[in-house]
Amino acid sequence: MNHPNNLGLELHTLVSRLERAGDRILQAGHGMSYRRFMVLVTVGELEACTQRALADSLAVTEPSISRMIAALAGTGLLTVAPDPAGGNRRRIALTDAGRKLVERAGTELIGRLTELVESSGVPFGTYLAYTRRLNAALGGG
Amino acid sequence: MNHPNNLGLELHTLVSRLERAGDRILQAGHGMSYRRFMVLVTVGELEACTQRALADSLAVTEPSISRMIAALAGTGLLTVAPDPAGGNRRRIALTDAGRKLVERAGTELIGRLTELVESSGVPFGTYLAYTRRLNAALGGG
DNA sequence: GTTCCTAACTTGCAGCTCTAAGATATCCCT
DNA sequence: AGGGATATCTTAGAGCTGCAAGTTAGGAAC
Repeated sequence: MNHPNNLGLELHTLVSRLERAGDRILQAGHGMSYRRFMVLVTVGELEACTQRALADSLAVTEPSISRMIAALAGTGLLTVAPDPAGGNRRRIALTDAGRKLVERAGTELIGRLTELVESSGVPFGTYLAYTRRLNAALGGG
Repeated sequence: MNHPNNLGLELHTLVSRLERAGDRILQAGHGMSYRRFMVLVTVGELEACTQRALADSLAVTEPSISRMIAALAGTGLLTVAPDPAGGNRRRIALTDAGRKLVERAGTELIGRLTELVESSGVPFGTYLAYTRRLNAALGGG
């Protein structure tokens, strides 16, 4: 379970554990996968956005977002419409139900994670800042 | 691209970027995916192990390892044999070719990652230690 | 107004993951 | 021996991802 000096492996392991834990909470409480919920959260942060903007913000590809939006479109949590600004774009936005879900489940998830981190003795703010800086260094401004 | 307070999302983004970068390096240089290479690395760390031990060490499930081993079995990089200790087990070990690959590509990958981290101003040792501690807190001793 | 270009979106294919359920091999107990 | 219990490995089905290639809508150049 110990991977000497292998930060990449340590990080991957950590993230898959976090996502599995998040998945269990969301599936049990709201019948939704962690990844789909993250899409909702990001739509909420960006207010009204295109799929392209979503893909950039989540650091996934356009095809991936395209499929996620297709899967989420029928749930009543977000709306998809041609962008009034023109072009071959969809305008994605949360419905009221979506906003409520994001707020409720989002604060719960973040709360639990923050708690876990603090209880492990790792300073949350520092770790978050480091992670952000690494992300930026990897081309993700 | 900024997810306020959402450490989970930042971490996922960071990891997927790291793995995509690693994938490109390994695909170009050795025709191998990042995930498969991580299996090889872990087999190397564990010396001679069962699939179960591999799954634990990589924090993935048995079926996942089962398929990876099946895919890697024909490459000549590792050997699969019934465990002499008995039981329904396979004994997995690196071949000489596998050991060489792990050593060459492994040091290259770790070197590049370390460089990237240091150049971003994040202290490698501290970040690795924090990540390990979080991993342990999530049940992964 | 036709042609080309660009940006966003979609489809096809393959890799890796999970959960759930089935198969296999050994040990223990009677 | 014969009959569980237990641990490991495998198979089946579905979700998310990426890359490559195809489609669609608008703008620019001539």
